[in-house]
Amino acid sequence: MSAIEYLTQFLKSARQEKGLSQRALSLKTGIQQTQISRIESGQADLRVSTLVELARSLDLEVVLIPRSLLPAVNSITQKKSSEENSALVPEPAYRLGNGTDDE
Amino acid sequence: MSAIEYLTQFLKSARQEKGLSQRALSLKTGIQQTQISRIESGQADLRVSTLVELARSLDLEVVLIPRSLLPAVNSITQKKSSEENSALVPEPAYRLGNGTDDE
DNA sequence: CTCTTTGATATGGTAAAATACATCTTTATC
DNA sequence: GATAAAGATGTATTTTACCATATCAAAGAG
Repeated sequence: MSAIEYLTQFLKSARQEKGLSQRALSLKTGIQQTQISRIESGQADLRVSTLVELARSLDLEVVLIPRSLLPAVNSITQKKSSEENSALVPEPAYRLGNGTDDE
Repeated sequence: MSAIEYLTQFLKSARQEKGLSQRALSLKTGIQQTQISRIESGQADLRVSTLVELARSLDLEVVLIPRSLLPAVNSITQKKSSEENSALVPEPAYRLGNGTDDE
């Protein structure tokens, strides 16, 4: 799974967990539904401005993290402490590969 | 400061702190130096694949973080005790030269 | 069962922008 | 002044993103 796929699938999951259709997200962001379709299906290498716009409409933020700090960050983001979030996560047993190699 | 500016300035700082020129980073990534120039100067809305490629060559990773967890993540990434983490710090105590600047 | 409607996602064509390639300007050092 | 390194600019190609439309699925009416 490439890094772009990871990001776009993350966005897709976040959208679905919020119960939004592509069209609904399109209305929130101003980004065409057709573009969201292509992005989620891996047919588009979206611009960073598009990534940021989609992320923010889904209450997410794009950040750069030093690789050495990834485990610490993951330990935070994969916690299911928050009620508002855990209620929307259907499969909490997920675990992304933590290897330092790219795939 | 826009989100894209934040990301590109973060990349620029990381590159400079590693002592890499735009050309050197270009060789590592395969991305043209001209493109790196435009990206760092805010003249380009880069693609996500480009962002990921540049980030990885600088030992960084692009991640999506829930907004509610941003403070916790920042408290990790902005620690000063880390050895290799000092991107975007205004004036690091590093000096690549010999330290004598009376010229 | 068939037709229609409605909602969600995918596809084709075009304009705008990122990227690649070549070149230029600037700065420093000799 | 020459040379080299770092960053910026001009043009052609590639690709995103927009717009209109098509496909697909589910549900209801006739």
